[in-house]
Parts: sequence; structure tokens; C-alpha cells
Amino acid sequence: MQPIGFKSHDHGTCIAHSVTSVQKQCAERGLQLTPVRQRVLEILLAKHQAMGAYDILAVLKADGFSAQPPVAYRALDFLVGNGFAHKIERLNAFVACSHPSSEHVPAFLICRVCENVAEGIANLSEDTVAASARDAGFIIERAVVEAEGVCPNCDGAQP
Amino acid sequence: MQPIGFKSHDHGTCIAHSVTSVQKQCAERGLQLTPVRQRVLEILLAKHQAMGAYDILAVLKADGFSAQPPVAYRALDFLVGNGFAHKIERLNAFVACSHPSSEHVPAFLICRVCENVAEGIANLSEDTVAASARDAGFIIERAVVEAEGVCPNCDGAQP
DNA sequence: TTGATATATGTTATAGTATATCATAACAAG
DNA sequence: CTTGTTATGATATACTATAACATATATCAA
Ligand SMILES: [Zn+2]
Ligand SMILES: [Zn+2]
Ligand SMILES: [Zn+2]
Ligand SMILES: [Zn+2]
Repeated sequence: MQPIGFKSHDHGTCIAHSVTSVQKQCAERGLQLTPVRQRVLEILLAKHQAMGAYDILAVLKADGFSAQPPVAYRALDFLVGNGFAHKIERLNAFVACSHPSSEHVPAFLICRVCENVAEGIANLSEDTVAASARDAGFIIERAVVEAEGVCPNCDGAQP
Repeated sequence: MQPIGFKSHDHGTCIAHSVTSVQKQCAERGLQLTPVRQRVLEILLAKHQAMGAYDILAVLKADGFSAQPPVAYRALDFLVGNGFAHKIERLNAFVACSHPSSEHVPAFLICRVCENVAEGIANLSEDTVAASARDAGFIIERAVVEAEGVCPNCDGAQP
């Protein structure tokens, strides 16, 4: 529930635990966490920061994977489609999910200074959004909140 | 407060009233609603539907305006920057604001079948999002909610 | 009015993001 | 073995957005 990304944490075990967790979920749900898919997840986890598809592609290339755009986009589609990562539309960039074990509406806090991103969880069902949708007869299937502002590390420094 | 877009309304007066309202606000705030800016606003109002920059550009071209990409993007920057329109990041597309008279966090209900869009208003300040941001020391300056699903007109028809 | 300053537009070129398409490989089920 | 399914390889192209520089128009103070 705590947004990570603006506070330090034990990152080595963080990555290992996340990868193990995703491996387990894939096994349970009959999903194939192929080498390139796992590698893209690791790349995203390595920084808790949004990365563009072409940034990821550059790392894959350095790792010896085939490096055409579809390679990255396919792996990202898999990760996003199965809830292991999110796309931040405002940045055209991707992040590993910080809460991969449960369904949720992600809420991204995007620092416009340092461009770091933290993922919280929104509760739209108790927001006016749910009421508007209900009134309109609209069925929400997926949702995302994207907030731009200034993180605690950058507050005071730059305007 | 009511999302429009999934219900019919008197569209002729809707456009006229919106344009008049924006003209008035521009006068009050010392903003120049130049011909191309007003025309782009009208184009967005003509459909309550998200339009890509290049769709808008095609209409401008037909109207005899210069039709290079910056023409559309500049007008859109003006409209979005001053709250008369919004960008829907998920669609890389733009819509006229349905509530241009007040500051608000827009919440878009995007039908994945017919691609129509309705704009409601979110109240993030009473959502868990605000609490997460406060806990993290993050200052939210702008925010948007984008929800994808099925509108009442399409529910039942397509899966 | 005039000149200085800021704002807006015209135009060309290019950067950045994402997908369509077709071919090939790996594997499992029948 | 062959057929269906899923994942990859590879090429080309579509779509979205901005940089950079030139020109014009508005605004305002002197
Ligand atoms: Zn998440
Ligand atoms: Zn920051
Ligand atoms: Zn709005
Ligand atoms: Zn619909």
C-alpha cells in the first residue's frame, strides 16, 4: 500500500522477491515467463522509474537479445496485460507494478523535476468517478490515475 | 457535473454556448483566441469525441489553414494549457472540456467499442490517492483519471 | 507615432513511439 | 506425423510530437 519510489529500500532483495513472485504467479496461471519477458521485468525493476520501450530495447540489445521494437513491445504487452507492469500514458513509459499480487487501480505520482514515479492505489469506487459512471450507465473495466507534481526530494530545490 | 457524451443533447446551442463562454473567458484573462485556436476548439466541440492532432489537422487543411503539424499542436497547447480542452493520454487524442468554467480533475470514461468519451469530475482529495501523496510528501499539481470500459449504447451489442 | 518587446504563425526537417505483416521456430495434442 | 497454438525473428511502415529558424502581428511605453 505504501508508494515506493521516493524512499530508499533494500533493492537487491526487492528485485529478487518480485521476480520470484511473478514466476510463481505465472506458474499458477499457466503463463510463460520466457527469458525475454523475465529480462524486461528485471530491467523495469532495476530502476523504480519509468522506462521507454526504446530504452528497454537498448538494454536488451546489450544483453544479446534481438533488438527490434516488436521484441520490447511484445514483452511489455505480456507484462502489462497480466498485471506485472503498467504503462504510464503521460510519459509513454513503463514501470514494474509495485503491488503485483492484487487487482488494483494504479495511481502514479510523477515528479516533473526528477521524473521518478511512485505507484499508489486509487479507490475510485468511493470517488465521484464511480457515481458518474453509474449514472451514465458506463461499465468501467480498467482505470488509471496519473498525477503530476513535485516529489519530496525535489521540493524546495527546483521550482 | 453530468458527463455528456453518452446522451443526446441540443448540439447546435451546445457548441455556440461553449465558444461564447471561452471567448468571454479569454477576454477576461487577456488570452488571444485567434482564428486557428477558435477553429480547433470548434472542431473538437463538433464531435464530443477524442480527435488526434492529425485528424484536426486534416480539417484545418480543408478549411484553408496552414496544415503543418505545429499548427495543430500549438493550438492544442493553448487550449489544453488554459483548460479549454484536455489530452487523453491513453488515446493520444484531444477533447473539448465539458466543464471549462472551473478547475477540476477530469475523469474520462472511454468506450473501447465506439471510442466515444465522456468527461466527469474526480474528487481525488477524498480518495486514497490524496492520502498516499500526503504520506509520501508529494505535491500534486495536475491529475487525470482515465477509465476504459463499455458505454451504455454499446453494452449488450459487442463484447 | 514609433520603436522595443512579447506573442503568434509559417515552414522545413527530424525525433520519438508504436504497429502491421509475414516468416520461422518450438511445442503439445490428436 | 500433422495440425493447432504460442512465441520469436525480421523488415517495413504508420503514427505522434517537437526542434529550429524565419516572419508576422499584437501590445505597450516613451
Ligand atoms: Zn500496480
Ligand atoms: Zn523529484
Ligand atoms: Zn474538463
Ligand atoms: Zn460505446
